[in-house]
Amino acid sequence: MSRPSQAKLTTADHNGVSVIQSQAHATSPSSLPAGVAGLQQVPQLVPANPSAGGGKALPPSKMKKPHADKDSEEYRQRRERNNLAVKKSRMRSKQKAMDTQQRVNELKEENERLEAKIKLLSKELSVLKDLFLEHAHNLADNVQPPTGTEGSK
Amino acid sequence: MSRPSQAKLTTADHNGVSVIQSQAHATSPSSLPAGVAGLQQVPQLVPANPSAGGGKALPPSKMKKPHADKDSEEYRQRRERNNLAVKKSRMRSKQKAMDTQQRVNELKEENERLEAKIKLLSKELSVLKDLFLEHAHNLADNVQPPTGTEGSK
DNA sequence: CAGTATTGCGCAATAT
DNA sequence: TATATTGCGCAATACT
Repeated sequence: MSRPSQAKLTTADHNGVSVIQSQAHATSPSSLPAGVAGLQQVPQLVPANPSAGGGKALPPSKMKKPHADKDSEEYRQRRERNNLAVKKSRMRSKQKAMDTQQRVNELKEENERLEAKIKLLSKELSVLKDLFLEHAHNLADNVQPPTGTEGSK
Repeated sequence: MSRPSQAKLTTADHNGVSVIQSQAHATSPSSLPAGVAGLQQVPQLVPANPSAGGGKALPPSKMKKPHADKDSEEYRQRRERNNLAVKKSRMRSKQKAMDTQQRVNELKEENERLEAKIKLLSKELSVLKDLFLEHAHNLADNVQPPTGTEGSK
């Protein structure tokens, strides 16, 4: 008794089938492939939060304009638009995520490239420095170069 | 037939919802802003894809076992669990996205660091090479040093 | 067959 | 007012 009984709706006409995976419509304006099984979520009442407020008791008058006339054509239209917007937004979100991931990969590669370069440069530098030191020694050590390339070290 | 306007379902008794799913609180659902409105989506018919098996035509008999007894306690329980799983999954997803983004930032920094280092090393190398060349020139220019002891080589 | 994880989807509140 | 985002629940399905 606590749980709202449900409408059974005999869904006899399912037509069948269809597509199961509806994705990639992207640009289809209005018109969901009727196939996808008419998923429909219905009730959703707004919470109306009665008590509270400064104590304003609002009688059942139609003061507000909670556009929620389930049956309204207007409503249905807004819903549809929002649904499209939602899809779009989510698609973007996912795309962005993928792009970011890709960026990570690219940056990683770039990094490796740079590290390799650093390694190379370091090596070159090292060699050059050694050569330089050797020369310096030669110059300082011997004003008279002996017979070898080696001084006395 | 443009749209599945068949969604008539007479939203017959929407009952007042009131407590809405009370038992729901499993782990920590309390974060819902009290006002968030008890959202409830209901109907959702299953597409039921008859064709199957070896092409058997199954009459509308109750052969299936689509565990979907809205009123069932079992059902409610499964739903609740799935909802938790969904939340968890989505949380992870978001976290992952953020981590990836962060990684991009870190890699970018690292990149700059490496590039700077490369620049530095290049500079050093350049200087050293110049010095080297200078020396080479000196040596080449005066093949005859002061004492001229340099004979051959 | 059962349980969790993912994913697409629609609703509604809210942000822009 | 319209679109964009976001949290949420449902159900189908992938995965264990």
